[in-house]
Amino acid sequence: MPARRVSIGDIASQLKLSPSTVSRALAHNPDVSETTRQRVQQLAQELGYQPNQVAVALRRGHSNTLGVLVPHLAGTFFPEVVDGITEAASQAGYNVMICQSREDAEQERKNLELLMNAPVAGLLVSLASSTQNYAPFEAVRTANLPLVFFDRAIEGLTGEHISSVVIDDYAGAYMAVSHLVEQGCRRIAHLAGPPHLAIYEQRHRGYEQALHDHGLPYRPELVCPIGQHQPDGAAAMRQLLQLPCPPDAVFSSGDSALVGALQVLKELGYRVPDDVALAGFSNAEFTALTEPPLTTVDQHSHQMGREAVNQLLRMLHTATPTAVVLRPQLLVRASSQRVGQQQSLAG
Amino acid sequence: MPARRVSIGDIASQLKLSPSTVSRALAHNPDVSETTRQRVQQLAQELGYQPNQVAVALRRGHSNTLGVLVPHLAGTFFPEVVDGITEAASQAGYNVMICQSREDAEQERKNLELLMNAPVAGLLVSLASSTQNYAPFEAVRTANLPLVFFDRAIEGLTGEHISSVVIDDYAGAYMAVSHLVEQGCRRIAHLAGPPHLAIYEQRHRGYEQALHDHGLPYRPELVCPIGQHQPDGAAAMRQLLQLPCPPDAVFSSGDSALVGALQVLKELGYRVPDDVALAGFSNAEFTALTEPPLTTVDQHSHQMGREAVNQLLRMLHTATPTAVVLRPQLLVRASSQRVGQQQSLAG
DNA sequence: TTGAAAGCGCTAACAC
DNA sequence: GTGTTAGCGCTTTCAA
Repeated sequence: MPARRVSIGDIASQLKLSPSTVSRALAHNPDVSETTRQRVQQLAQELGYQPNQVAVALRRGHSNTLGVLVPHLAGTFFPEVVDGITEAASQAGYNVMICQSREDAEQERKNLELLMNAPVAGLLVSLASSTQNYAPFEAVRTANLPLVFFDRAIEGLTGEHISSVVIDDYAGAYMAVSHLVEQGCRRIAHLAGPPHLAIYEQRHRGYEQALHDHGLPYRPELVCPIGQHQPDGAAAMRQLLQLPCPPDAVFSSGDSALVGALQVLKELGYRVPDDVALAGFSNAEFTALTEPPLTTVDQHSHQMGREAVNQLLRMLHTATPTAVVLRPQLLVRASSQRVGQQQSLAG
Repeated sequence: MPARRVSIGDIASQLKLSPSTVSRALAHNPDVSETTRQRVQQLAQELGYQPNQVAVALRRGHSNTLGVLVPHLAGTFFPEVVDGITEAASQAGYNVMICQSREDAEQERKNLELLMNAPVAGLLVSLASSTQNYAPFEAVRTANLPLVFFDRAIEGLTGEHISSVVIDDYAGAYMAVSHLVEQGCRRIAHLAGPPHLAIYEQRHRGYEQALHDHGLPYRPELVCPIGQHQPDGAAAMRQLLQLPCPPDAVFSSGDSALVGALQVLKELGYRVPDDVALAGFSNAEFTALTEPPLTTVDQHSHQMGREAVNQLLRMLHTATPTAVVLRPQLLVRASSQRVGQQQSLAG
């Protein structure tokens, strides 16, 4: 007994009206008489009528669903962005459909196809780290489906319906490294990320430029291109400490790797920040909870999600695309503060 | 020039076939001749035909989308469950639509309505903490829409199409508290959660029973019903320490609150675990990174998500509903280990 | 083996 | 102010 849903037709026949009139009445169309409108609304209420959104979407040719494609939902960054996205979307009357590419280009392609056929009113995408072929995104572009990249964007790809929201990774890195220099650090190592992702390249550039602007040499042996997980950072730290001239600070392009480095330092009896000062990137939740708490660059992840939705909505209302760059914020905590008193644990 | 999508009708007219034949050919219907099938498939490929899923859903009366409703996506637990859900769902050919209730019953009701009209093939829901009125879920039940509760379920609500996947919160709490007793703790406080959520009530019961089974008295002054955030835990800890007879251990129903407690203890110069031993619940990412690392109960969140999808798929294939209870796992770390050597930082 | 026709539920043009 | 008709894209009888 599968409790059939009540449709416009049901209301129409019960009221001896045509479906169109019922539809109009429910849509508050001024053509319909006040009395009919009331009768319809009343019965609809009683029967618990709910419009079939699939039929509406088919009719209209588009839905009120936004498609979101993220590399993963581990860690804190993407969940926070997604949180911002769903918040802003539902405030604007949209719902959200989420897919994960699992950092896999092929999975990303499939999901893209899936979302385009869902169909969605627009797409919010952050690239998988393995994506090298941008053809699937060309397809989105030629379909004129509004697309907003967030955090990880395709640099070259522009179009009438393509926006992006990123943070200024270069500036974030520059701020962090400059801060380390100001704390008296002179041999600053860098735990870099996969260089084909623009965000990591930018962070590396910011690191390089900050060194240069403060008159410090760029030493290739202090730059470790590694994965972004805790063990990667730990392994890199061990190697760095075996250099003839080990670093007196580490700037990591991610927080997880930095925690790995911190653990190695403590294990081996180094003092943080006095022997080695540390700064990371992302403001992961745990950075405020380590001992010492970690200096890091906050990416305004929640706001990034909200902003991405705003961009999408603007494009849906025919405004031109824009490239939004959010300014990151350096959170100075004890892991990099060599002078003055230690801060409290709270970040 | 909005690059129109190619439809079955387009292929049909180009091939001078009827839409029905094309449809059959694409569906690998054996009735259609091999040659026509090939011609159709070929052209479909060339034109980049993609079925309009909205039309398919309208026709079929259901979609291949699963609706997910979570209280929030902050912290690590729900993102991990959602990760498991999307993984299992996409393996089974389903996509996933996610809504957040923001712990608000009214928002939850709206989202439920939204998802039911999306429409979805089934629902995966974890209750908002403020939900007292279960009427919206009755509606889901009478609509015979398959529903799986995960983590936070409605105890009384059963039906032909309602399953649940929870962990044994009682057992988890029991294990944690028993462990604290074995470490020599005798005055074990409990940071409890909102009691109208079954999970917190169960954890409280496990705490109580473990005390009882080890011959320890239940002292109401040691039980603090609090919010689940860091400051809540900190405030509660301060109060507990002002008791004439302060606790020698704390079992918290959540990890965030426990971190708050830890910070207060360290600030005031108490040694953990020697003065006060600590154990929490959830295995949040940061519990392995605090100093000392926190003993906690792992909830198998990723697996819970996968299992919830399995339950849903089983119900879609007409199997009867089941109530799955996952067994949690106690992760003993330094915050509760009083004898023997300290464990390493890695959790 | 293929085609014609109907209909999923809704809405918009066009009558009356 | 209301009804009739048509069609969004697809699948599935039923008929040929």
